[in-house]
Order: sequence, then C-alpha cells, then structure tokens
Amino acid sequence: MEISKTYNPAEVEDKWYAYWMAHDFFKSVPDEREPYTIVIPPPNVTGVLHMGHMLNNTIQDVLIRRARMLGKNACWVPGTDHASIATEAKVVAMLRERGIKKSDLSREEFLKYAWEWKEKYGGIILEQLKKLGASCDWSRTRFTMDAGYYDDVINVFIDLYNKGLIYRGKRMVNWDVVARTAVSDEEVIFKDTRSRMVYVKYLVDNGQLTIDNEKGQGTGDKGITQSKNYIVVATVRPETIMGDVAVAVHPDDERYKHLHGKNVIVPLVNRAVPVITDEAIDKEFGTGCLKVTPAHDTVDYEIGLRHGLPVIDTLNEDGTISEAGKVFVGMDRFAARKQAIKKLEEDGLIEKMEDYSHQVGHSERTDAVIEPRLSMQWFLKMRDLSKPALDAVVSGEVKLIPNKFINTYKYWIENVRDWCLSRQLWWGQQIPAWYDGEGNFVVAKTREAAFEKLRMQNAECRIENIKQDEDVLDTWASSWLWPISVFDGFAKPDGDIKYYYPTSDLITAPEILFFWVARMIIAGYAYKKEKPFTNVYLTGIVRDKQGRKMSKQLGNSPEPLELISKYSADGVRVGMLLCSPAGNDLLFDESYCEQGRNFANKVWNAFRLVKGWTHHPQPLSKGEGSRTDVTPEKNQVAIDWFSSKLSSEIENINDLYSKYRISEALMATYKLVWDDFCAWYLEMVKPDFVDGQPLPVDSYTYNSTIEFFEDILKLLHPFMPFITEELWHLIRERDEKDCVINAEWPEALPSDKNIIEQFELFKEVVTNIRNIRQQKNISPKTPMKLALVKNKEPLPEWFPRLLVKLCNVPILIFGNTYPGNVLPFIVRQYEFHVSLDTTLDIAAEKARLMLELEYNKGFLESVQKKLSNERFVQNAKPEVVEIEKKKQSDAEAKIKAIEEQLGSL
RNA sequence: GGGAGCAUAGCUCAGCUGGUUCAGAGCAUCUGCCUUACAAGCAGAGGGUCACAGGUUCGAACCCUGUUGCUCCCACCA
Repeated sequence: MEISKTYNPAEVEDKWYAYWMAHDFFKSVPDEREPYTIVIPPPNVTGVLHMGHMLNNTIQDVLIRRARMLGKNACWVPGTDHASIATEAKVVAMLRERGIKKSDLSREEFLKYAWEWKEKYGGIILEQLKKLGASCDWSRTRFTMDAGYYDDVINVFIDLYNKGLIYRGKRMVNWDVVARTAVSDEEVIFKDTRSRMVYVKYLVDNGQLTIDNEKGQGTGDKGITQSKNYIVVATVRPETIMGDVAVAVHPDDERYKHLHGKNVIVPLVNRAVPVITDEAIDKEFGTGCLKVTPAHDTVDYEIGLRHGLPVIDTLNEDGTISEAGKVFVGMDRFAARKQAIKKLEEDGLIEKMEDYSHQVGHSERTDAVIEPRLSMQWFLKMRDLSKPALDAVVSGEVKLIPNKFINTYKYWIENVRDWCLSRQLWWGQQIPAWYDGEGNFVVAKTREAAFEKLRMQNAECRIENIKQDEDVLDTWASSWLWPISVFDGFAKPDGDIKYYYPTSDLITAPEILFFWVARMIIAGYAYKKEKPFTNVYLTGIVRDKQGRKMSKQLGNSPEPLELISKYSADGVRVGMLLCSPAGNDLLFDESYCEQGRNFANKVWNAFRLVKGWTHHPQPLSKGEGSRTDVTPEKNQVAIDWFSSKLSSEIENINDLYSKYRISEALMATYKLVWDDFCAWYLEMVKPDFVDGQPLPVDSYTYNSTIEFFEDILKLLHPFMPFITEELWHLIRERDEKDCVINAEWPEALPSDKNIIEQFELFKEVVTNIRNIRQQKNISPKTPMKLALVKNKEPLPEWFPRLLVKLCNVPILIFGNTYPGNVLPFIVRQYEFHVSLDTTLDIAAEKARLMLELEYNKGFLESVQKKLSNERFVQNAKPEVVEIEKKKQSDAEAKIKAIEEQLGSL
C-alpha cells in the first residue's frame, strides 16, 4: 500500500466529523460518571466565525475532548444569542436594501422578517464551528429566544419585579441615537476624542453690574483689569445651550460671589436663568462656571434635582434638535453644534475657542456618540443581588484564570450600579408590563393575568384597551441565565440540570467579564443558590503581528475557513494554541498555522515509517537466523527509556492541563512527539537495511512501538482530533466504535529516573560526535572510531551499540586511545577520543582547548570564591553547598583533562 | 484622574518558595546535508548587561524603592 508523503486533511476531516456524529460520540446523557460540562459562550446569531471564536472554541474543544478521554461524561452545550441590538440593526439594514423602512412595518411584520433572517443565517456560525472540529452535543443546541428560554427570561423578570428588585423610572440613561435605544453603562465605550472647547459669554441680566472674569485680578501678566457684564462658560457641546436652566459656580469661588442669586441670559434662546452655587463645581476647570443642562448631562441632572430646576429636553430620540430647543429644530446635533458656534460668533458671544481632547462615550454597537438622555426605563437593583457573586470569586469558590482579573471583577461588583434592562427595540423578549392607558401598570405574564391585576387598580379597565410595554429586554438579561436555561433548569429543576449544574469550565473573553460572566454568577446564586461554573478561563484577545486588534474595518483578520483549508483544522488549532499564553493577548501570525501543519505532517510520516515495517509474528529467540540483527535485547533500552520518558511527560502534561496552561501542554506534547519519539526513539528502533530491504522488526519492538504510537495519538487528540482519528484507524484494525475520541487518556506509569538520566548522557555523547562530523566535514555514512579514554564510573553497557545506530561510531577501545590523530571531547566525567584519518590542525585545536580551559578556570574560580565565603557555607542550605562542592570537583577534573590534552598535542 | 498588569534571544513566551548544567523553549537566522518516514525534512551552530538606577542578601531575572516605556480596566470634570 502506497501512503501519501504528505498528509491530506480535507477528506479526512469531513469523514471523521461525520463518523463521530453518526456514532453520537458528542452526545451526553446523564449517567453514573462524573460530568464535565462546558456551556459555549453563545455567539451572536448573525455572527460569522472570526479568529476570536477560533481561539475560544479550540480551547473549549481541547478541554472537552480531554475530559471525555479521562472518562468523564463530557457535555459541551452549543447555541446562539439573539443579540437584540446587533441583529435588529442587521435586519433593518437588510430591509432598507429591499426598500422597506422599519417605521412602515408593524411590530409583528418586523419580527416575521427577523425570524426569517434568523432561520436563514442563524446557523452559519455553528456550521463553521464543525469545520474546526468542535465536539459539541448538537442535540442540545439552544437559542436565547427559543420558546422555553423566552419564558425563563420573562418569568425571571416577573419574579425580580415581585421581589421589588426591578423598578420603572425616568432616569438619565446612555442613549444611542442611531439604534434609538437606551444602552447599559457597560455598552458605552469611552474614546479619546478631539473637540473644541467653546468659551461662551452669558450676559448678566442686570445691565448695571460689571463682573471681572480674569484670574489674578489686576495683578496678572496682562496688567489690565477688564470689566465685563458677562460671565464665561466653557462647553464642548454648544448645541445643548438651549437646554440650559442655570449657571452654576462653586459657593466659595471669590470671582463669582457677587453674582450669587443674579440672573444671566442664555444665548441663542435669550432666556434668563439664575446663577446658582453647588459644591459639585470644580473651581479649577474651565472658567469655574458650569452651564446647567439637566436633560443632557448626568451631573447637571443631579444639580437640577438639588435645586429644583426645570428640565428642558432639546433632543429627539434620533439626535436631532427637538421643538423645545426653539432654534435649529430638526437639525442633527452635530450640525446644530456648528450652527450654534456660527450664531454665537455672529452675536459676539464667543470669547475664545480651544482644541480640547477628552473621553467621549460611544455606543459599543453603533459607534454613535452616546447622549445622556432622560427617559423612562426599567432598572434592576444590583447591590444586594450581586453580593454572593462577589463572595464567590473572592473566596475562590469560582476561580478566575488568570487570577489577575479578580481585582477588576471585585471593583466592578463593589461599584455596580442599577442595570438598565429595557431597550427600545423589537427583537428580544418583550417586557411583560401592561398599561391601562390611565397611568396604571402591572407586571404579568399574560394579558389576562395583567387584566386581573389592573382591574384591582382601575375598575373601569377593559381587557382590549390594555397595552403591553413596547420595549424588549437587554440581551444580557437573557444570556445571564444561559447555564441554567440550556438545561431547562427553570422548567425542570429535577431534570438534566441536577446532573450538569454547576458546569465545570467557562471559556470566554475578558471583554465580557461584566456583561456576562459576573451576571451569570449573580443569576446562578439568585436562582440555583449555587455557582454556575467552577473555573472561568479568560482567553486573550487575538491581535495581528503589529498588536492591533483584529477587526473587519482594518481588514487584518484572516478568514478562518480559508486558514483551515490551507493548513488543515488540526494545523490551525495547533497554530492558535502555539501563540496563546494563558491569559495574555496573542499576536497571531499565519506562520503558527504553518508550524501546526508541519507538525501534523511529521506525525503522518512517523506513521508511514512504522507502517512500512515488516515484523515477525512471534518474538525471535536469540541467534535464530542470520537476518535477525534486530533483537529485543537491542531495542530494550530504547523501549525502556521511551516508556519512562512517556510516563514522566504524561505527568508533566497533566500538571500543565490542571493549571490551564494549555499552550505549554501543547508544547510539551509537541516535543515529546517530535524530539523524543521521532528523533530519538524511532531512530533507535528503526530497522537497518540489508540488500535494499529493511530487516523485519521483532514483534516485541513492533508491538511496543504501536502501543507508544497509540498513546501519542491519545495525547495529541485534544489538539489534533482529525489526524489522530485517521491514524488511530490506520495503525490497527479496529471495531466500529473503537475510536481515539473515546479512548482512555494514557496513564502515567512509574518512570525510571535512572534510565532517563543515563539517556541524557547518551544524547550528549551523540551530539558531540555529530558536532565533530559537522566540523570535520565527515559524512554520516563514514564510520568513525571512538575510544573511551577515562571515566570515573562505567558507562552503561548499551552505549556502544546505540552509538553505532545513531552516529555510526562504535566505541572500540576502553581506557586507551588511538595512535595518530584524535579529537577529544569530554562529557561530564567521561573523556572520549575520536580517531581521525585527516590531519589535525594543531594550532586551531590548541586555541580551542585554551578557550575551554580559560572558561573552566573562571568557572572554578567563581565556585571556589563562593565556597570560601564563610557566610555562604553557614547560611546556605546544605544541599546547595553540596552542589557547589560537586561543581568544584567536576570543574577541577575537567581542567586537569584539558591540560593533559594540551600537553599531548 | 484612579487602579491593575507587563518589560527575559530577531519574534512569541517559560523561568513555580531568591541558590542545580556561569539564563530555557518553540519559531526565525546561519552552516552542512535530497542519509530509502518526513526538504512541510535531517544534523549542527550562533544569538540575551533578564528595560534603567539604586537597595536588601553570602547570593537577585526573581524581594524592596524609584525612573522610563507599553498594555488593559475603571471614572459624569463641563
């Protein structure tokens, strides 16, 4: 059978994914085993796979596959999030392309389009995950707007309302003028923005008064005191001037004391407003005067409340100036800003303008500049509800990995503010509040239930006149129930949830620590009296090589599916993990995927080698036949060594997994396979050729090698599920259900430290000899002769025959050297000579030895210095002193040997 | 403005309670090899004042202080 020289992943991947599915290997049903559960962070239903998903889901799949192999009942629940704002925006855009305006549609019509969209595009991202190899239990796929899920969200809302934790009120909220909805504090991104600070004159109402506005009155550099009948207010939002209802100064500000209680004229609209005093004013900022616009600024709103000021809302929900603004009505806020400046200039009311850089809130979804806006919304009181979620993380009941996020988390919870739950959108769970049109409202699940309640407040109320709240809930008010709802935890508290909850690990991005993780923990304690998961693994952000976040706009993100077709799913998975240290951002580069692909190919070729062996069905006894150069005795060392090495590495790998150092676990596996297994083990046991034919391999060696290979496939499987499954079936005849996906994770047997140590010595000798070949330009095919000249302890008896195998150099002489030219080298306390046919460059050799001598003398000196330091000998631990003493004697021996060599030259 | 974290080879990172081989890995680089598993490979080599400056200690990449540079989080300074 001819096996391709390179691994061809395309058909292999589809074949095995279908095979796993057909055999229900991803499916989990509760049983007597220990559960291992992951709920996927549900991607937006409109989403397409990006590199962040690739990383996140690769890690989840690695963990779930390993758990499955460890004999746990592994359950990975997939699904999607309805993502109200994002999806609604996409549907609106799609309708606009078709010439349909959202405003022309009824709610029902719009939702019909939205659901059509969801049915058509909603599954794309999940299909893409399958290409990556994600072993989710697809039969459990959930969507946050599924009927049952929808009910859970509504029921929780009603419950929280009944407990007095949800209230409705007119508050200052973050308003997204593009999406025309309120958004939560977490959805506001502050960005450094350059604006113009405009210094606007507000004339004092009483023409008699003169005010001095200059700092350092009369003594400043200008030397001139100007008297003015105005005060100057600094603002970056002159378009809000029409909403001004006062000018505030600090009560202690000497500059303005004479104005307390006076009126000033608001420009543009010529309204007289009082000068008030408030502690909240920063005397140092701007001119120390604040224009008070309660409708459009949080601070101003609070000042307004304290002083009983009116609220003039000059903005429409789409960000245009409202009727109440009186001027620039209907104009967009930014156009109005320009116009206001122009008008103020014309009126001579601008003192000066400055460039000003500050943080401005933008909508996470639409990137529109957020307007603080007063509006009627629903809020959830967070303080008491979040208390258990704080304790859980602080006590370590829920672990954050890496734990540097604990501080951030703590700070957020401790300072959490009430959560604005309502969104002025249609796509989402509609708020179950009902109004009778006369100022009464109730919260109830159905119209009928609402009617019953409303009748208590308003006997006249008629069922056909009551109206449900138009708003929907924030998306996160549904996804915070994800770990409970995906198991029908509300509807069937004694069902699957009992088995799977709390889930094991949550793998997600730190960006949504507050949005989602914190709130899931809150909901978990509120509704299950228990944490939703034990470990939260926070992945880094995928960036490009220049450290920029990958984004569509920058166009710096590779297309994941193209990467997969180029480098194979296994290659890309390995590539993602190679560059993702735990908890740090990763600078992604395609070359990592190339490395992953090359690694897959290496494994493939190791298989080709083993597959090409012919082997005797029975172990051969010694001396049987002439072609039995390869005997079990000869390979015993290699087998013993690798067996020990394998076990100690399994231990190491398990330890790394337990610390969630996935990238390092991969690297340890990589080196075990590439270096230990391929470069050393296989090189030692592979058969020699006689007459162009490889000698048969004895069955003991053959079977051992196959078993090692199988263990290696198991260790590789979480990282490279496809190639390992393919090889699992090629390497041995299997039953239909015998797959690596459900094979048992290899056990670390007791390993022989001694043989591992001996082998390290062996490797050093081999490297030295190969180095000499390289230096002297001697082909590996040319046999060389080696002498062991000096040794304190005997070499393991197997050295000579394995040296022949690996570097074509037998040790022929012990305790003596060769006549003629020899090249010496020292490994630990052993001195070797290689016999050379070529003449030796004495001068060069002397120079080399002198260098080595000098170096060792310096080293010895530093060790002696340490040992002659009394305080070191007294204070250091005895074993440390012992080590230093050993270093001293080794160095002395080495120096002596070098000197002897120099003498003999 | 407040807080957190980071700074180790050209790149990405390890380095766990200060003390094993005068600082490790992978990739990249350089040199020699198409050696019948693999050139997506083999063999070998080079490469670091552990950001900077002080301090503690017999001993510091590691602990302390300061400086510089980067990143992230939080925050209503108009």
